[in-house]
Amino acid sequence: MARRHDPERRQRIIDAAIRVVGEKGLAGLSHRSAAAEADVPLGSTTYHFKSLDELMVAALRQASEGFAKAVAAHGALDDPGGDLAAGLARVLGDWLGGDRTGVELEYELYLAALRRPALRPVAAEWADDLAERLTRRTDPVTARALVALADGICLQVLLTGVPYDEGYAREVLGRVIPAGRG
Amino acid sequence: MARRHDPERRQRIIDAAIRVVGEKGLAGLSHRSAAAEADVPLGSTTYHFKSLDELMVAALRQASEGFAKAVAAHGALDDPGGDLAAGLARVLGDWLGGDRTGVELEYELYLAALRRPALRPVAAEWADDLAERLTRRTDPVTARALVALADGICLQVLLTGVPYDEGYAREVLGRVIPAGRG
DNA sequence: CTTCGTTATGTACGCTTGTACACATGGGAT
DNA sequence: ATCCCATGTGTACAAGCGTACATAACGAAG
Repeated sequence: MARRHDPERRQRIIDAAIRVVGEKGLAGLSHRSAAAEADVPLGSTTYHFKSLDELMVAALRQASEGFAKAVAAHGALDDPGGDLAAGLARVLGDWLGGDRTGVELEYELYLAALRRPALRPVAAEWADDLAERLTRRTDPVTARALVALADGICLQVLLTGVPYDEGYAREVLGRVIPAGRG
Repeated sequence: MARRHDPERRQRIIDAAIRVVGEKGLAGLSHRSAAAEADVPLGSTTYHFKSLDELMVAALRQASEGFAKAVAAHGALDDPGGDLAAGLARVLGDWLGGDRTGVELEYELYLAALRRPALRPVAAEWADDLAERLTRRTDPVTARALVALADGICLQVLLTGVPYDEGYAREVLGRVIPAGRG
């Protein structure tokens, strides 16, 4: 069952696809562009991913896991005694403050689920993961609202170009959390 | 300066473009598809809109104005004595409860601004219009937060397929509004 | 009536795309 | 050693794309 020639071929194609989306946008992703970026022949991408949707699902899943790991590694949400709103605002700040192409990439894949049902379960997973993580610190309804508000804040920053304001985020996120539950 | 033959040609192309996006998604919009839908020759769309971005801007602006008018006509946000959170939750419910393709269309155009700078001012206008309308009933910070949260809630509904819960929306929207300001 | 510029139209070019398919290759099973 | 099949490769095709451009129609201005 061992792979013959290039055991990491599939993974390299996914990595290349993510780079392509980051550089040229989702519209720039094709079997050919991914193949070129991964330095493999066209037939290789069509063999491993029969449709573009398949490739997008793999890319979104990987990006999603990357974000989840980043959140987990951050630790700002783990301190049971800390300010939950402040922690979440900090996480968003670090995420939005870093390399913007990464954020755009992940949001673009995330939002692509609007029109591509195949991506929807992965997008839902992403939101659920964050909500579940927040549920350790507050109730499920509040957790879901925090995810929604965080999504909306990120969207405003990305769509309007207004710089991220961590103080504002902390303030309004805090309002969503019932007294004594954050 | 009067138009010669078909004075509403340009407008018909915009309407057709909106229908195309509604049916086939933004990726399905092209000079040709819009021309076919509007029943005009290809050259006509390229004449009135030199680039696809121009056509998208016109379509997004029109969709945005349509939404703004719907909100204005709804009236649930106008009653100075009413519950602001409940009114906003009701508006979202009516919007999401109606023809889903219209909602998807407007969100798709809205989110396309993520990668198309040309659309960004229009997207920002849209959000600002709603925020301004809310500012008549509360302070600007709260208004912006309400828009963000509403965006996030709509996103969750559209991306995960979870049905819209007006009671939940009203509850969490209410939390964002400081006591005595809604 | 003639002239002129805007509007409208049809066609053609070069490019990219998804897809299909025939062929090579090489390791694991027999 | 031989066969088999998952894996890898190259090429070709039809369709759709943006764009350019030559030409036609037509109202207004002179």
